[in-house]
Amino acid sequence: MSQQKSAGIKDVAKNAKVAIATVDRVIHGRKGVSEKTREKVLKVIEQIGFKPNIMASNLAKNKVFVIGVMLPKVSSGSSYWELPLQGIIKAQKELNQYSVKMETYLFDHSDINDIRKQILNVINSNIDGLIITPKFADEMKILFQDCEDKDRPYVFIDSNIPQMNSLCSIQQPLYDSGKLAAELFSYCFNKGEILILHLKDPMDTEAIIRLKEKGMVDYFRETNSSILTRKEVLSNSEKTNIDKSIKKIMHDMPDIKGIFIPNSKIKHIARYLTEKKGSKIYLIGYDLLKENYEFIDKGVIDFLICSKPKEQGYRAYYLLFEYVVLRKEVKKEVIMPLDIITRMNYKFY
Amino acid sequence: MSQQKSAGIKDVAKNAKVAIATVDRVIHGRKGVSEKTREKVLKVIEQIGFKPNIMASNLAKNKVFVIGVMLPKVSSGSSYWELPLQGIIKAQKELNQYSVKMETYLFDHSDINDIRKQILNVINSNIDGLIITPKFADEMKILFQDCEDKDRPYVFIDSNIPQMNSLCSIQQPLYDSGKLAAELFSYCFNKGEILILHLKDPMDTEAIIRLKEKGMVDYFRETNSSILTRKEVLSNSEKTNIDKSIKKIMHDMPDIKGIFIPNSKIKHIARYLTEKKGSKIYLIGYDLLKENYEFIDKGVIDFLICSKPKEQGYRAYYLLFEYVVLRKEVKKEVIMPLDIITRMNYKFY
DNA sequence: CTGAAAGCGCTTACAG
DNA sequence: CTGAAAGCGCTTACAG
Repeated sequence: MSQQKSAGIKDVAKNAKVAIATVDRVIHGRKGVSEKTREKVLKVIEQIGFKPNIMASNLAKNKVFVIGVMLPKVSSGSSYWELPLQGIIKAQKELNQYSVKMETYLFDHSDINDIRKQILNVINSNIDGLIITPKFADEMKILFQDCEDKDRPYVFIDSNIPQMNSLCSIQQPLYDSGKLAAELFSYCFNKGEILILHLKDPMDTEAIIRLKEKGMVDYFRETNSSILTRKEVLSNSEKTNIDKSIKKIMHDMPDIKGIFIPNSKIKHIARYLTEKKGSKIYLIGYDLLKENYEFIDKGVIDFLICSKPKEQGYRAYYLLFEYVVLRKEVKKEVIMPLDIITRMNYKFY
Repeated sequence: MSQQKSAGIKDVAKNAKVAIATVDRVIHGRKGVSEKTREKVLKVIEQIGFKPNIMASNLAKNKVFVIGVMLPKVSSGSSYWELPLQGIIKAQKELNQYSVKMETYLFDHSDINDIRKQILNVINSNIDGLIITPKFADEMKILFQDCEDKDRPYVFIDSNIPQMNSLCSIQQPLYDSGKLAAELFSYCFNKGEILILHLKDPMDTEAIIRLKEKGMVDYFRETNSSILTRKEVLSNSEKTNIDKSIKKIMHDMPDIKGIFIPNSKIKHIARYLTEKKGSKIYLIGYDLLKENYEFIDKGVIDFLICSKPKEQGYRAYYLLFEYVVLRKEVKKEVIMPLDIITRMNYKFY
C-alpha cells in the first residue's frame, strides 16, 4: 500500500545537481544546455524514472490549446455530417476542464468559394491541430502543405489520402463493407439478381464507391454464389426522375431480389420500395441517418452498414487532444468496425 | 478571438472582499463560514460565472484516487471476463496522467471462500470507487451496504440489480437481444424449428437467460412466424455427454433449422456442428470470445450478438473517474448497443 | 550556459 | 468564523 510518490522535476534537479530550470530545458529539448549537463540530466531522468506531470505542466503554461474542425456544413440533402460533429462536441465537453477549446470551420460543400474561404481562415488561424475530411483533396492540398510547414498536426476522418503526412487517419474498411453486404444478402436468398445502384452525390469519391462494389462482387465470386449483380448509376435528380429510372431498371431485372446502395443515399430507394407493390426486395445501404429511421423501423431497409461516424469525430478529437495537450504518441491509423444495423437493434445506436 | 480568461478563485475572493480560503470553504460546503459570507460568495460565483479548475485542484490536493475493480478471474472455462478488464486497463492507461490508480480484486467465481475474502479486502481498502458485476448478489449485499455507509460509489457492469443504489449500471438490452436473434433467423429461413439450448454455467443468472429466450419467442409470435421454438437445458458436463445429449435432442427435431444459445457457451455446439454432417443449421449466440474466432471464421457460427464487454469496462472506469476525480454528474444507467458479428466483420472488433 | 524566483489556480495547515 | 502563507509540479521571464 505504499503510495510511493513518483519522482518530480525537483528530484531530478537535486540528483543531477543542477537547477530545476535546466532540467526543464533538457526535458523539452530547448537550446542553451551544454552537452555534458544534458547527458547528466538525462541519465538521472532514466535512473529515477521521471515522468513529467502534464497537469502541472499545463497549469504552469497557462495556455489554452485550440483544435480546429473543418467539415462540410450539414446540408438539407443529407444529415451525415452532423454525426462526426456530434462526436467532436461530445469529446470537447468531456475535455472541457483541460485546456482545450474547439474552433469550427464549416463549409458549404456545394460552394467552392466558401471552401476556399474556410481554407484561408484555417491557414490564418492559430489552431494547434485540425480535424478534416480529405474530400475536395485538390483544393485542400495547399492547406495540408501549410499544416506541414507549420508542424500543425491534422487528422483525417471518414476516409484517407495515404500519400499525405496526416497525424492519423480514421477510416472505414470500405472493401470489407461490400463483402459484408454481400454476406448479408446471401443469408436472405441464394439465387437471383442484385442491383448495385449508385445514386450520385457531389460528396462521393469514385474510388470509395468502387471499393465497396468490388467487395460485393468479389464475395459472390469467392463463394461461387449463384447470385448475379448488375451495376447502374443515376444522377441525383428529382424524385419523379429517380422513380422513373428505377422502374425502368427493375423492369429489366425480373429476378431481382436485392438492392445495394453504396453510399448513404438509400432513402430515395426506400421511399420508392415503400410505395411499390410486389415481392420482397432486400435493401442494404450505409449509415444510420435520421432520415433512415422510419424505413428501417418499417423493415423496408433490411440492413444498414455503419462505420460509427459519430465515434470517428469523437476519436479524432480525443486523439488530437492526446497528441497536442498530453504529448502522447498516437496511432497513425484507426480502422473503425462495421456495425450492422437492423430493425431490432437500431434504437440502441 | 479574445481568449478571455475565465474567472478564478482569486477573482471571486476579490469581488466578494473575502480571503481565498473562505471562497474555498464555500465551494466545498465546508463548515466554518457565516451564512452571510456564504451568500455573498455564492452570489459573486454566480455573477462572474466561476468554474473551479479541476486540474489545479487535484494538483494542490496532492492525492491519488484509487478505483477498485472486483470481477471474476479469467477461468479456463470461458475468457469472457478478460474483456471488461481489458477495457478497464485501457481506460487506466488513458487516465494515467491524472491522479488515478486502479486496484484489482479478482476472485475465483467457483470458490465461495475466495469471493468472501475479496469482499473483505474491498471493505478494508481505501478505494474511492468500485467497479463490480452484480453476480453472486446474495454474498455481495454486505459489500453494497458497506459502500453506501461509506459513500463509496459503485458501478455495475454486465447486468444490474435495480433495487441497489449503484452510481450507475452499464447493461445490455437482454430482451431485445433475443428479438434480434429471432430477426436474424427470420432472414435465414421462414419455417422450421429452432432449438433454444441453454448450456448451464455457474455464472448464469436465470433471469437473464429467461429474458433473452422470451425476446426470441415474442418476436416469432408478434410477426406471426411459422418458425417454432423448443427449449432444452443441459448441465455443462463433459464433451462426450454434451454431444450425446445434443444428438438425442436433434433426433427429435427433424425440421431443425437453427440453434440459439442464450449465453456465451456457444463453442460446444459449434464444435459439435463442425463434426456433424447434414444440412445447414444456423447458429446464433453471444459474445465474441477468443474461442469463438475459429468457428465464426469458418461460418459454423453465423451470428454473434455482442454487448461490447470491453467497452463496458472502459465506460465504467471512465465514468468513475469523471465522478470521483472531476466531480461531474454522471448518468444513472447506460444501455449498450447490440453489435451483430459475422464472418465478414468480426476482424474489426 | 546556468540558476533563483515568481507564478499557474487551487488546497491545506496554522494562527488569530 | 476568517485570513495569510506555504505548497502541489511544473514554466517562464530575468539576471548573471
